[in-house]
Amino acid sequence: MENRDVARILRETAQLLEIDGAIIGRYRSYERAAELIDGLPESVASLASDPEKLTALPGIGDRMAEHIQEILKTGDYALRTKLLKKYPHTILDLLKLQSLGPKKVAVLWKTFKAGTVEQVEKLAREGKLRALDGFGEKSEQNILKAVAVFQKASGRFHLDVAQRVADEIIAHIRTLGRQIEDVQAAGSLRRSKETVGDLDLLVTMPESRNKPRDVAAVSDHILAFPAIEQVLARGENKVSFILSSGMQVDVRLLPPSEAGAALLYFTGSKEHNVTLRSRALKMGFTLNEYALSRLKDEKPVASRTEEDIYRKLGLAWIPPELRENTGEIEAAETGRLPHLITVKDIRGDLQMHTTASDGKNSILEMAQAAEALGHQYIAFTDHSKAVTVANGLDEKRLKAHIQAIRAAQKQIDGVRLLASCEVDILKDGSLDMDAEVLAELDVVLCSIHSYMNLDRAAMTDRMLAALENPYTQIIAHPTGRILLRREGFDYDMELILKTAHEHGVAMECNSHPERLDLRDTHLRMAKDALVKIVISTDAHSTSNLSLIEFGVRTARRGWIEPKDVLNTLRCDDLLAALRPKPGAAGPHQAAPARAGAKRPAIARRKSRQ
DNA sequence: GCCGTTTTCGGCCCGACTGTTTTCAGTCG
Repeated sequence: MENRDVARILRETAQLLEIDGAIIGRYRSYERAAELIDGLPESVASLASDPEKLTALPGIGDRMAEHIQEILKTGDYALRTKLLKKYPHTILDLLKLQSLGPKKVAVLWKTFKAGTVEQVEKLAREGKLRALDGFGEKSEQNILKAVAVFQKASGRFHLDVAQRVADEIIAHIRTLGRQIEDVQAAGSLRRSKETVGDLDLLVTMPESRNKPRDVAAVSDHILAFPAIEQVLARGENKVSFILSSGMQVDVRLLPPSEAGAALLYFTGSKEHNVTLRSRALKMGFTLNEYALSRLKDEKPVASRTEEDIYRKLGLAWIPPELRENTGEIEAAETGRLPHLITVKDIRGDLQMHTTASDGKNSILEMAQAAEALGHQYIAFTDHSKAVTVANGLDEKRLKAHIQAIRAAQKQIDGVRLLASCEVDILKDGSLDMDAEVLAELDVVLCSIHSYMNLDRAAMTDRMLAALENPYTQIIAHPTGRILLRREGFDYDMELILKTAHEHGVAMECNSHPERLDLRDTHLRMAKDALVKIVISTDAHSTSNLSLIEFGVRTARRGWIEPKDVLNTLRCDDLLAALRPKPGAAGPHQAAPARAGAKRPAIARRKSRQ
């Protein structure tokens, strides 16, 4: 059972408890446990083998540890099952509707036995809600609008989409010129989460202009942004609206003296903030979105910059990508924060496609575009024959493609062109290319594009077989997930990473915003397992080459440093650092073997959990 | 249900905004 499944069961229990009227602390502890497990770099199942490891986690006591054990053992949790006899599972959807929370949902259930979005929509349409305590005509309208949003959007957006929309709104706000001092994105976008639910933008207004009429003028201008479909709120400090895409945007207006406290607060994560605030309390301070202040006389001690506030709390400034309350505060306290990788550290791109398979541009066009981006080397990784829909290359066509790459090199100086192939990992774990051709390649990249629903044991064995093949150097998009559409493969990640390290195989962090694979938590596991990372774009056109930004941002969330990443090296150093080919001397030298050969049946025990 | 430089009981981050109210509860982030 994956961490996210355990977290989901705990979170649903928390929501049901809240609807059921449990006291605040009880459901909070379930919520906190769920958040903690969601962000855990290692698998909760492996931790649970030792009960003391579970209770050592902050917020997990003896009782919660027992509940977690129960969930891992039975796949469910008795309290949740009991509550679901009382309330339908669909009642949890109601909590997703804007303006409805647990209290009102409980009233709807008590009064009308309404437990689905459709039932509540009908009641609102018939005007039956306005008679209830705490509801009115406006509530009915808001609920109907929220239902429309619910039906339209899944509620989350890819990172690149969110970034593009944020850039457009920021550019719109900047046309105010000197009426504003600064505008920037906070929230999960600033933390570079893989998907973004809504946008948080902070507008700093010059101190002298921070008057009611100026606020009104700035708000008017912001609300004139063309794609706005509905205004949700308009107050002195913020405006909120929904775009026609369904994306919600919150814009805060604030003076420069509060900019740091606001940025810290609205960047989150919530868990990071809560931990900072309790730290502040222990140190005799209180922290809110305006300032860090002394408890005894409420005198502000820091508010203008994030650095000031972290410093007063005895901490180094923490990069937004790390702010998930997964050890970053302890690291900031003891000077052990990682020196995170940046786009500038990347010297080459090791996955892209050309017109030879399913890419849009030629070898030369891709090379010129990569050179313009400042890359020192790139690898061409067109598909192999198993991926027929992508016009994958067979042995003969790949040989010709290698020759074409060598020929193109003669026409371009600034970037080194590496011959590679995205070799398919077949159902049994063997590679979709003859060893003779694999031996000719500069780099061998392997990935899965078929039979994605094998069970955990079969998928683990398949990936282990691919790792044990002596030609495999890099595993591309290792979990195969497609964000907002398809879950990743089910396999034993810990065993895979351990085996990858043993064989000197690197794992890709695929930069495509629909993949971001490996994901943040897996990258951190890989780093801990001493597995090297490659950050590539999987570009299918010249314009895709700039997507590297999103891979780097994801790697930063995984605590990845330049030294962890192979394509921060110069080309010759990179080639030397890859797993040595069969026959070559090196630390990971493997016995010559046929590429398609089945690996000996060893070391696969833990895969069947 | 968790946890302790304020505590083994009694709190649980904290403030803005909205809507339905005449002073506040619920929602949201």
